[in-house]
Amino acid sequence: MRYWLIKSEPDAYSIDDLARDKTTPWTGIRNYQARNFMRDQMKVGDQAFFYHSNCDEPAIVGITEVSATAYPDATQFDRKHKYFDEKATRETPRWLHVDFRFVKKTKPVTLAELRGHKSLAKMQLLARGNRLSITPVDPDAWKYILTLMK
DNA sequence: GCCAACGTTGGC
DNA sequence: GCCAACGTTGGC
Repeated sequence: MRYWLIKSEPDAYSIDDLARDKTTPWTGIRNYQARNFMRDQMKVGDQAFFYHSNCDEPAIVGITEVSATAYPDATQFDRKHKYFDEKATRETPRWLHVDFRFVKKTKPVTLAELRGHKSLAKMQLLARGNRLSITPVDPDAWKYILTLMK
């Protein structure tokens, strides 16, 4: 069982949206590294921090769990969809995604706060220039961040 | 709104 | 295979 951090812009899809929906297909990932994490490594039961990006106060705001392993992203086949990909076919889909289930909302742990903890300095989220929307979180960092939510 | 950092595309 | 140009991300 692994730990992850997934980013979402709250204007597009927030932790409250997930709380309402209970589970959601994580469609629209169009980055190979992020896709490969989902396709090759994510298992049902893996846990992930839900992070709000590109907003007033970037922060981890909740916890989610993988509820379905990777399957083809339907939006890549939809000619009218923003995420349509003309190079993808049903036989050889290019993009896949998992489903996430809502676990809980937490006290926000802001990006600024995360940066203040030396033991978290190696987190990929905090790496210079990081833009990846799905990053692994190592178990020690996971446990440490849980204590910051208390 | 700015801009640094990064990924992708496409000409050669 | 190289690399310039371009588009996107996301903090500030």
